[in-house]
Amino acid sequence: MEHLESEETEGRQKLHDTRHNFISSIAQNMDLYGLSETNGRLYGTILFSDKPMTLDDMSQALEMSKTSMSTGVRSLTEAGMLSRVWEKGVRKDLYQTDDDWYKSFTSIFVNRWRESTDKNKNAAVKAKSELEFLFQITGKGSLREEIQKDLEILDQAVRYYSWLNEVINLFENGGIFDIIPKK
Amino acid sequence: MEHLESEETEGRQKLHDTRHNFISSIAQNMDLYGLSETNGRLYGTILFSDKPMTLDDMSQALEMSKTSMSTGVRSLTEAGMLSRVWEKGVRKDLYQTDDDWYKSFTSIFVNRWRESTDKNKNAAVKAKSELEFLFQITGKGSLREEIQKDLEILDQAVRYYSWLNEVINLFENGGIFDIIPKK
DNA sequence: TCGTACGTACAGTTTTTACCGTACAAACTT
DNA sequence: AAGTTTGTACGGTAAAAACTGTACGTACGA
Repeated sequence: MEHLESEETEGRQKLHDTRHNFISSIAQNMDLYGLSETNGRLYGTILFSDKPMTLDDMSQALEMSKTSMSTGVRSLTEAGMLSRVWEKGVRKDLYQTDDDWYKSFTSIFVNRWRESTDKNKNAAVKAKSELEFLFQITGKGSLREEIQKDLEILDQAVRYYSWLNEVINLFENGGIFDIIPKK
Repeated sequence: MEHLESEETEGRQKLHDTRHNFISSIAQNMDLYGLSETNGRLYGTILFSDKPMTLDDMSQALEMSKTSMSTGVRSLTEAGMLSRVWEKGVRKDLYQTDDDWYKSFTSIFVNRWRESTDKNKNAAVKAKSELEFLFQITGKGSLREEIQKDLEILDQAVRYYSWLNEVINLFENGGIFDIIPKK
């Protein structure tokens, strides 16, 4: 019996270690999604939790302050990686991960890229129109040529961002799954 | 004549400002590609330069130390955003941007995502095999159930990363352009 | 071969970010 | 309504990153 118990705790330790290693891996690569490694570890911890977690649970699990958990949870929630869940009789806020990775990771990807692409495209369009005006009122000369050259670059930029925008749409509306089906 | 000269410098100033604004925009969003804002500004500056730039040129343009330019240029070069170019009679190293944005940005995207996806997938596969072994030698009980549950999560992870891997391939081999043509 | 110019390694400094503890506001319990 | 409990804003601190100047190795030109 004694022996079995030790096997049990040993196995539990192994399970914990394995989890920990995997969580470390995804946490280290979470910067691709705009999340810090710590928040990645937080996400991983909640992902493997068998039940929704409170801030105190997280604080204990990661041995970090509750304040940090609070801000981390906010980031993850805003990114759409986490959602708050209700349980009657429980006063504390409970959080859990969405178990559809396609949805979670696609949405965070789309949000980030959409925002930056829009900004850049707008900046390019604005710059272009400014230079087009400047081009009009500039007499022949080296300046005029420089403007011309900048306009070509900006034109390319706008086209690139338009393309990128469509790529993002493909992910947002799920069209990507027609091309590369979920596994 | 005096008047025309002032118009010329005024126009040049306007051109400079417009450039600067656009460069700021793309620099601020360069973190999506794993580059710092400063390096983004560096990229933008070289992009709009009419000729290849030396480290001293960059240092002067950004009012930053040559050392920083050196490290920045290295990052950008490694990322495939910049290439060194030769010019006879010029001792200094010359750098210029590749003018194909599709190529530049796709390659940097692919490299980053490929690396992290591989790592995560390997970590998931490793964890899975460890837990499968653990599952074998574990008698019925709560631990066994937990392992089971983790295995399901890992299974989903592996499938997700496989899918993501194919998505990355789509960008790497240019298949994406069949679906969403360049503009 | 010597001298000069270029790029970068390295160490020190500044700036930014991450994290924590305290304190307080909101919400729940009794 | 008073007393708890919970989450977060805020200010301070520790850790990390960005940036700089110096100093040195390397390569080119005389």
